[in-house]
This record gives sequence, C-alpha cells and structure tokens, in this order.
Amino acid sequence: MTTLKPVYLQKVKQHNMADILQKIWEHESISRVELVELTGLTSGTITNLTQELLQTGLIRESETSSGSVGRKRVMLKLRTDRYMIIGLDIGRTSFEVVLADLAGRMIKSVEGNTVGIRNPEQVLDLVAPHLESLKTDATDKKSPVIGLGVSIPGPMDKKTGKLLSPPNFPGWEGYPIQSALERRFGLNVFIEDDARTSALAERWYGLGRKAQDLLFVTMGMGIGGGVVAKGELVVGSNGLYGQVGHITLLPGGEICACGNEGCWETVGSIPGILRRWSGGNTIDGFFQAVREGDPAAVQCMQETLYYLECALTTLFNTYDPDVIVLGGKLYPYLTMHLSEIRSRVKARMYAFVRDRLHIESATFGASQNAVGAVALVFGALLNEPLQTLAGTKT
Amino acid sequence: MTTLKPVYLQKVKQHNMADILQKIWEHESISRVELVELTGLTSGTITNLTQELLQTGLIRESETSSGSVGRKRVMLKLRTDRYMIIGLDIGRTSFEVVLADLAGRMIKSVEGNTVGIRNPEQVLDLVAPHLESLKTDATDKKSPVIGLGVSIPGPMDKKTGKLLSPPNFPGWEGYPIQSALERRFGLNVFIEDDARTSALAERWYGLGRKAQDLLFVTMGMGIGGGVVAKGELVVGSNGLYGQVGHITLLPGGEICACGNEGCWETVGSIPGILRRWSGGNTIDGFFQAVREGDPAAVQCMQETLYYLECALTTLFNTYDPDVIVLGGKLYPYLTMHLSEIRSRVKARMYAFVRDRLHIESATFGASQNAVGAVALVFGALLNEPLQTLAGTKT
DNA sequence: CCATTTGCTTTATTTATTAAAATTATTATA
DNA sequence: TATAATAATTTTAATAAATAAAGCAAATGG
Repeated sequence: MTTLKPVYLQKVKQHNMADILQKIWEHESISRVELVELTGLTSGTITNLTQELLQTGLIRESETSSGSVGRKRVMLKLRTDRYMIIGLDIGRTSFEVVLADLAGRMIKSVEGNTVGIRNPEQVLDLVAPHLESLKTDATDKKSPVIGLGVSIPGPMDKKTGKLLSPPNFPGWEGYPIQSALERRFGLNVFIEDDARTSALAERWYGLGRKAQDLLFVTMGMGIGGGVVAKGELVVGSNGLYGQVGHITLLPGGEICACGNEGCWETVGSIPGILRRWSGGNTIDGFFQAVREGDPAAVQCMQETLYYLECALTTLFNTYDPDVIVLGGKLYPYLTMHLSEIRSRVKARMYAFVRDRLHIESATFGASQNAVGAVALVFGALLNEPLQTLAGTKT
Repeated sequence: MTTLKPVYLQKVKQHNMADILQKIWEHESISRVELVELTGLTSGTITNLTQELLQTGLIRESETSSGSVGRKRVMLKLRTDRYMIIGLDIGRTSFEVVLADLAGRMIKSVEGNTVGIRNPEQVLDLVAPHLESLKTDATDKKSPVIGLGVSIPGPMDKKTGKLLSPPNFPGWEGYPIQSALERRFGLNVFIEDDARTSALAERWYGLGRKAQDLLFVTMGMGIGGGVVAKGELVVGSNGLYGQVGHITLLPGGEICACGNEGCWETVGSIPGILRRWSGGNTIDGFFQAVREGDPAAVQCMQETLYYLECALTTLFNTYDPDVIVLGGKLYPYLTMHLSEIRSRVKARMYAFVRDRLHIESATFGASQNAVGAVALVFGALLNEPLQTLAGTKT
C-alpha cells in the first residue's frame, strides 16, 4: 500500500511491517497463517515481524479459533488502547479538541468558540490548556500520544507548511501553523484541510473500511470536497484537488469568490441558499419557512435539491468513487431527503453502474473534522508505524 | 514510483532497477554518481544494477563529460532502438497500426478503415497482416517487439479483460479482446480506453515529461477524458474515472445517452454542435459557415467556446492538474482559438494558481491514440522492466 | 496414548544491499 | 614528464532481512 521510494534494504522490513499492520486492521482479527497467505511472506518472516509489532504494543494476541483438527490459530488484533491520538479541529468560529484511541473512539472532547478572534496565536492560547490537559490524561493512563492531527478550513501549502489565504480563513494566511504547534506542544503534527480530514474520518473509521475510493462532500458556509482513491488521499498538483464547490453548475450565473461563475457553492452553500431565498438571514429560518410551506422557500428548497442532484451526478462521473459521503453544517437539514437524492442521482447514471453507486451520510456529525484530524494521524501510523512512533515519548 | 506489494526480498532489486531506469529516462542523460544522489543507493549497487540494464540492452553508455578535474562521468541513456513496440488504435470507423521505438518515434504506420464492419473478429482479420508485417520488420532488424498496446473507444473491465458496452462501441460488448490478441499474435497485450491512451501519449512522449499531473480531453463524436496523477493513470472504482464529457453543464438540458441531463457532451461534441446548429450534418460544413459569417453558425460557435470555457474551469477545480491537453477530431477546428480559451479560463481561476495553469494542444494529432497505445506499453516497461521484457523473444 | 493434522518458531542458507577499500581516469602542478 | 590531487566507478568483505526447510507445539480422534 505504501510506495517504497529509493530503497535501502532496511526499509523493506518497515514496509512489510506496515503491510502486516494494515492487513490486521482491515480484517479486525487475523491469524499468522492468514497473513502468510495475504502477504506472500513466509511464516518465519511473519513470526518475526508480528513479534516486533507485539513488542511496540501496536497489536495484541487474542482468542484462538479454527477448524476441527490441529493446533488453533492465534488471532491478532490492533491494540487500540496502548497509544492515543489528539485531534484538533480549528473552525472559523469554534474549535474542538479530542483525545481518541487508535480505533477513533473519543475518550474526551472539549469544544469552545473563537468568535471574533482573528489572531492565530490567540486561538492557540485558547486551545492550549485543553490540549495540555488531554495530553496529561493520556500520559497518566500510560497511553502516550503519538501525534496531533489538525483540521483547518481551506488548503495549506505542503512545502512551506503555511496556510494559503484563499478563499476563507482571514487572519491565518501565511501562518506557519505546523512548526508553531510542534514547538508549542512537542508532538508530531499532521495538518489537512477540513474537507480532507472529513474524508479521512470515513476512510479509517467510517464507511471507507471497505470502500477504497470515496468522495466526501461538505456543505456549509462553503462547499468543499475530499477525495480518497485506492485508499490514499489525493491532493493534486497545487493542493487544490477536489474543490467540488467550484464546479460550474450554472453557466452565466453569479460570480464566485474564487473567480469562476455559477459555482455550485454560489447557490448550494448556506449563504448561497439565503441569497436565493432572500427571506431572511439564518438557515434555521429558511428551513422553518420550508416546513411552514412558504412558497418562495419551498421553491428555493426544490432548486437546492436539484442543484445537489446535478452536482452529485457530475461528481460520480468525474471521480468514479464507490461512495459519496455527505456532511457539513448544512447537511443535517437535508438528511431527510437522502433517499430521494439517491434515487434521483441513480436515475441519471449509466445503467450498469447504478447498483454500485452509494450516497451516504457522514458518520460523525458535528465531530467529523475532529475525528478526521485523529484519522489523519492514524493513517500515518499505518503507513509508517515505526517512524510515526519514533517521536513518541513513552 | 511503482508500488511494491507483498515483497519478497528479490523484488527489491527489480524495484530499484525500475527506479534507476525511470530516472535515466527522466534526465535523458545521467551519470552513475548522479544516480547515487537521486536514488539514495550506494555506488556499488548502482554499478551492479546499471550493468544489468546495459546487458538487457535497455540503456547504453554515451559520451563522458564533467567538471575540471578528476575522472569524467560516463553518461547513461535509454537505448531506444534495441526494442520496439507496436501500437494499435481501433476506432469506430478506422484503425491504425504503428511500429515505434522506445522513444515513441514511429518507424512505420498503416491506416485503414473499418466502416460497416461490426464484427470484432473481422476487424482483427483486417489488421492482422499489417501487424504481422510490422512484427517481422522489427525482428529482421534484430529489435524484438516487447508488447502490443491497444487503444479502443470506451472503457474496458480490467478484471474480465472484456469490453464494456456503453456508451458507444457497438458489436464489441463483451468481446475478450485481450486474450484474443494475445493468442493471435503471441505478444504481451496492454489495452486502454482511447482517452486514456491519449493521456499516456502525453505523459511519456509529450507534455507530461515534466508535468506529473495532467488531464487529456478528447473532443470528437463524444467527449472523453484521461487523467494522470503523480505520473500514474487513474482509472477509478468502476473504470469510469474522468468521464469528463458527462459533467452537467446545463441543468435542465438535453438528456444524454449516459442517462444524465445537460452533459457537456450533448452540446460540445461534434453531434452536439450539429444538433444545436441544425444547419447541416457535417462538421466541415459548420466551420465553413462560421468562416463565412453565417449568423446562426457564429452564434453556435460562440456558445461552443463558452461551454468549453466553463467545462475546463470546472475540470481545473476538480482535478487540479498541471496542464489540460486538448485533442480529438473536433480540436483541429478549435486550435486557432487556443489563446482565447486560455485567457478566458485563466480569468475564472483563483488568482494564486493562474500562472501555474496550462492549456495545451495534443502533441500527436491524428495519431494520438496510436502513439498512446505505444506509450501504454512503454509505461509498463519502465515500471517493471525485467518482467515486461520476460515475454519477449530475442 | 499415539498418530495425525495444523499453526507457529527456529535454524541454515541465500540474496541484495551497504561500507569501505581499491582501481581507473583525468587534470593540475612541480 | 613525472607526480600529486581529485573525481568516478568498481571490487570486496560484511551485514540485514528475507527464504526454505526442518522442528516444535497444540489440538483432535481413534
């Protein structure tokens, strides 16, 4: 699953270890013989590598089980309580810090709001005590934290580790968030765009357990996307892969902040809906009006669903995923229409892929970003177990 | 670059050899010391592996060159004339077979038409003598053919090796083309969709030499796409990744053969243009009318360019490629508008990516598919040199 | 209780790497 | 013109991590 770059011989071992660890995760519970079959490695090698994984505490032996005769198979499982991960979701007006085990289960979670705070340092000041406290909690339980995953709005430049400004996280442009966090908390820090962390939450802890190709669509103040292909996050040449809010849905339509015209985001995001409705300025109000049967609101709602239908069809045809997962602040209002959306999109697909097409709801609701931040670290661990663990103080 | 699966120790060598071969290709000409730096392998290993590559005939030593003092560097190059590749483009109404060297240079090419022939076997009967003759040519020159690359319209099921029917290659649904060709010609056979082979032609022999992420858009009787990300072809979960002709451009528009409505293909393909124009049924006639200033035709042309502008903007935002390459039967009529298209699309992009955005013309014109078929085999060779060469009779 | 089966571990061997020394080729300098 | 200096490549001995095959452990059934 990992790509093996130049290759010093030593790295082969690490690669095989990662391969084994991933297979253990995939199967939840698996014996050494099965690993022999799946990996193509010999039984001796499996013995050695699993032993090393047992020593690190990443896996454990559990019950035995097997057929009728012969020695029973010892099942191996991921050990989810030996190490912890901290996830940090920095939103535009709020934050959430969570302590989670390796299965993505939240042990503890703190939320807070950052309304009006524009200075990144001040936001970190606000977050710091909670984060430190979670870190202490984990260490007290002898489950050291292997890393800090961070979910932020909008894309980041991987080379410089700084945030890109557009379209929407004022005050944070150019802030060297990665190095700042590493210095401040002494943890391995991993950062991604919120749409992408959401996609990773599904990949590792949600619907993606089986689906190797998925697209997460987050609808809120903007519309964003995260793509996982063959189990890997796709970022694109400029880090802008999967900006699904900026597909042109209405040629000749409104000019978007991105420079394009008729973007789905201009009509399908929360601000987009409110602009089209022009009956108020809260999304709650809008859906209230819809429920009350207000004709303008109902009409606007119909259009919103139609745009969603068009956009999702386009996205199936461009990304060919196993599943599209829907989430974001707007989505709770749309959940009740899911089966309708499904059938309308299916009706527009090639007949021969219709059954293979899935549209689902995000698994973690309001905590999707925070869980995704955790998943970001977990993915790194499964891809490079020893290296990721290396920086961890036991 | 290649993904190393389970991993027997022996495979490490193959992987390193592939890595070295790719670096030699990338740099056109490179010395052993430079390979040491680039791969991270030691000089001894580089000596061994390059020696083996020299023996297979895949590379050669060329001139020496270097700084002021010390022993000169011996430059290594890909040897392009020792092995040959045959490319076969099967179109809906014509075919092309080419013999090419490893640099993608056409040594010989034969075209023919298949109008009215619906039976795959009959098409192969027509192609066979030309193909056999090219194969003999190559063997006579002591340059054995390492494989046969095939470009076909519409996607194929990788698991079964059979052609999928929709949307458009009547008579070929379910035909086991891969096994048929392998049996008939005794060559390693590699098959891909024509949009994808076109993309590969650029990847290996055209604009993709530097660009790691590219999108090829082919406009003709339909509109198709091929995506290369991080140097690898992307196919998607159902083999339908990059069906760019089926993005919804006009909500409420015409129903497409694919089942979707308002697809770009319904308005932007050759049939789409002719339907909108309704002034005749040849594309030559249409562009003639445009040149003569016929108002309806001019209007239709304006729309066509506008749709193209919208579609390309959407595609940049969804795939984030380094470059979008335009080709297909329709494109020669549009070439003169390229710089206009460029500036119109750029005007709609995020300001900070505007300079990194490139739109270019396909490199190989009418032979794009055939060259792409060759590139398909070349890519396999660079990824797994010894294995690909294994089946070749010297 | 012993033969049989199956799962896991151990040991000797192999392979492709690394590290370091040796060789080759070239230029600068005495 | 010999010789020192430098740089590129090759050779050699040592090493790491795999394989292959034999051995051990744990279970069932007559």
